[in-house]
Amino acid sequence: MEKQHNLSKNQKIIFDLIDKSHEPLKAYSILFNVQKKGINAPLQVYRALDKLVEIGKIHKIESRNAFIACQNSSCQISKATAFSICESCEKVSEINNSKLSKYLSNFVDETGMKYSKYNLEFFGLCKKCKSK
Amino acid sequence: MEKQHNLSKNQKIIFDLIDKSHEPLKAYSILFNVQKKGINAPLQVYRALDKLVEIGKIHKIESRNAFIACQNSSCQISKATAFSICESCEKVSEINNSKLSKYLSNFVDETGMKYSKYNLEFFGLCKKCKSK
DNA sequence: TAACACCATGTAATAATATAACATTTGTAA
DNA sequence: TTACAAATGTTATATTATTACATGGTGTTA
Ligand SMILES: [Zn+2]
Ligand SMILES: [Zn+2]
Ligand SMILES: [Zn+2]
Ligand SMILES: [Zn+2]
Repeated sequence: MEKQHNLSKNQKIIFDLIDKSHEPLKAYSILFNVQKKGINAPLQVYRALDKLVEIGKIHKIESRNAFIACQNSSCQISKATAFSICESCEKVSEINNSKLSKYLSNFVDETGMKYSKYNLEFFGLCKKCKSK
Repeated sequence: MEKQHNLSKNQKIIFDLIDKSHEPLKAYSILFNVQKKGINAPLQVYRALDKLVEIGKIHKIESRNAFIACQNSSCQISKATAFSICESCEKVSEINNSKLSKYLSNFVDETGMKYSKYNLEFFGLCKKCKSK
């Protein structure tokens, strides 16, 4: 069973914004959007983002410096993330594929190192963009 | 056969620095280190980095905003990169595992999207750090 | 040669992303 | 209620990256 995290005021404001968005949001775009709600400083945004990432409610798309809500309701895989990124329209989706996550979670490299976490970003053209 | 790229002056200076380094280098640390060689501005560094990434001589470690030289001499996999990152000492190694790269290069997601590129970053503790 | 394309360089300014430091407040549990 | 952890508020600053514009080489070709 997933641990309940009661979000604080700022965390909730920022999570709701990201969750409603259909695209990854950048920190300063979030800041701009929540200023009407009394969040005025970058640090307030980054602190909430850090916490939300930590508890797996959102993920950071590293190659884009942007954040999206986790698409896996149970969020068991917050330390094992995979994304599909369209290089044309910049659409990003979280990949939820159990074979892939098992394969990567069990991966052991040549040195015998076993990993506790991974992040995978795939790039290509989405259906829409490919058919153009 | 791999395409030959004759590096320009700035590209060579910056590649040599990264190649000699035993850890990923950040852009402004590179800048600091090459000022004695007449490279004075961030843009000169970023332009060289962009080109070196493009031709596969170096890779960007996205989660660290840092750059390392490609460890695969032939560099056929510059669009299919995987790294091992120690969260304690920050040691980074490029993973060269043909099974892994085949598995990921052939991965097709639920929507039928086929990818042309990926970047995978594994996190954990390296041998040294684990035995501490 | 001259015109052109192409790539690289040089320089200044600025944009975008992220953190440090410090004071205060709030939630929660002993 | 006391004590502690977590969250907030605020200012300033550090770090990472790009825009804009001018200049300089090198090879191609008209
Ligand atoms: Zn997720
Ligand atoms: Zn697309
Ligand atoms: Zn490589
Ligand atoms: Zn280590």
